Amino acid sequence: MFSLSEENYLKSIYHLESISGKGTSTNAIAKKLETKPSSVTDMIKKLADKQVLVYKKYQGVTLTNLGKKSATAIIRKHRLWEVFLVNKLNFSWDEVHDVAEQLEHIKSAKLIDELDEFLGFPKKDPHGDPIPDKEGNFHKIEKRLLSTLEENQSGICIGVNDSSSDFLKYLDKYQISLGQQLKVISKEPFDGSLIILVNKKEITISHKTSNNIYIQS
Amino acid sequence: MFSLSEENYLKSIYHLESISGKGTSTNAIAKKLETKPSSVTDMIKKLADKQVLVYKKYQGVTLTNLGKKSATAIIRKHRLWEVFLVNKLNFSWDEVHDVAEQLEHIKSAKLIDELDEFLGFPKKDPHGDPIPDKEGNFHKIEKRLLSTLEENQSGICIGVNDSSSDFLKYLDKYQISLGQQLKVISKEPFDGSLIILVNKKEITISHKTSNNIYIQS
DNA sequence: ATAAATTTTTAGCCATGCCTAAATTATTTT
DNA sequence: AAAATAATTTAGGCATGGCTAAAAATTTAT
Repeated sequence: MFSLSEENYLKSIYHLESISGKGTSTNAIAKKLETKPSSVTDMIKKLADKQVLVYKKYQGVTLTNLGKKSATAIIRKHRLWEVFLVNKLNFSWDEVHDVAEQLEHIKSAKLIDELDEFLGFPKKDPHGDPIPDKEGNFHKIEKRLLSTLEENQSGICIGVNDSSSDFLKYLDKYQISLGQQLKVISKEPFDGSLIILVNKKEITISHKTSNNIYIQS
Repeated sequence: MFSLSEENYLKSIYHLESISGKGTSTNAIAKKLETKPSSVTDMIKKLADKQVLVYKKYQGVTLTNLGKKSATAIIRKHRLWEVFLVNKLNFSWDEVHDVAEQLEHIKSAKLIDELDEFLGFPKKDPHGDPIPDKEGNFHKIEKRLLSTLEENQSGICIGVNDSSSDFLKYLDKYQISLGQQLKVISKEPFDGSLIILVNKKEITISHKTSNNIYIQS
C-alpha cells in the first residue's frame, strides 16, 4: 500500500518516463511535483526500497514493472473519476482535474471496478486520454498535433496536451471540444498561427495553441 | 480548511456530543478514535485554536457553532457517498462504511452538491440516518429500539445503531433491511430474546440484536 | 585536462500527528 | 479530610515528508 505522496511520485515519474522514453532525473521529478530535488532524493530511496523503481546514485530512476502497474492503476482511477464528474455530475473538462487528483487516492478495488461498469467501461477520459483497464493495459491513441496539419487539411480534436483550467476555458470559448472537427484554412509562415474552421466559424489561433491540441486525421 | 485527522476528530466529537448531550471528555474521544488520551489533548488544543471547540483543561470540550457546522458538513458527505455506493454502485449496506470514510474527506463544494442532485436529494442514508442539507440542517428521525416493542406490536426497520459489517451481514441473512416490517410474536422475560415475524418467517433474535435495530411504529 | 557550471546528495532542521512514561489534577472511597 | 483511584496533561521521542545550506559527483566548456 502506498501513501498519498508515494502515489503522486509514482504518477509523475510514470508520466515523465513515458514522454522521454528514458530514465528520469531527480530534477525533472522535482520540477513536475513542485518540490525540491533533495526531497525527491529522499522519496526515491523509499520507493526503491519498495521495489517500484530502480535507483542508482546520480543516475536518476527507472520504474520497475511493479512500479508501472502501480502507476497505471492510479491513472486508471484518475481518468475514471474524470469521466464520472463530466458525464454524471455536470463538471466541465476544466473543472475536473483538482477533484480527480483527490479521488484517485481512494483505496477500494470494488469501488473502481463498479464505477467502471457504472460508466459503461469508457475508453477515454474527457481530455481524450485512454483509460487503462484492470490489468493496466491501454492502447495509445493515434494522435498528432493540430500544428502539424497543412492548409486545407482537417482532423477531429481528440485531446489536449496542456490541460490547465485556463487553456480549457479558452478552448470552450471557441467551441473546441473533444470530437469537434477542425479544418485549417490557412497557415501563417511568420509565426505559425492558424486560421481554422470550427463549427462553420473561422477563428485565428496561435502556434502555442495549435501545438497543444491533439487531433486524429 | 481541516486536515484529515482534524476532520475525524470533529466527526467523533460531534457524535459523542449528540449522544450524551453534554461536553465530551478526553478519554471518550480517545476511545472512539482508538488513540491515546495524550494524543487527544494535543489535537484538542489545535482545534480550540481553530475556534471549532471550547476547551478548558481537565474539563473536556464542547463544539462551537462553527465546529458543529463543520462536523455536519462531513457527515453530509459521508452519508451522500453511502447512498451513491449502495444505489449506484451495487454496494451492500455492510460494505459502504470504510469507503465512505475515505470519500468524506474529498474537498469540493461543487462535487457534493452535484452528487446530492444526482442522487435525487436523498433524505436518509442506507442505514436510515438522516442526511444534513447544505446548511447542515436535518430532522431527527422518530425512532425507537425494536427491543422496546411489546408482544403483537410491529414496526418498520428504519436504521441500526451498530453498523459494523458483521452485524449488517447478520441482518441480511435474516432479510432484515431498511423498510422491512417486523412484528414481535413473543418476548422471553428471562433474557429479553424475541421471536419476530420477518417476511412471513418466524425468527428468534437476542436482546443484543433487538437493542441495535431502530424501528418506526 | 582542467576549470566552471550543473546536478545530485547529505546533513541537519521543522511541522504534523502519533506514542510512552511521568507528573498533575480531579474524583471517589474510606 | 485524607488516601486511593481515575482522568488528564506534560515532556520528550518517533516517523513521514517536507525544507535549506553545504558537500560531492557529474557534465560542459575552455
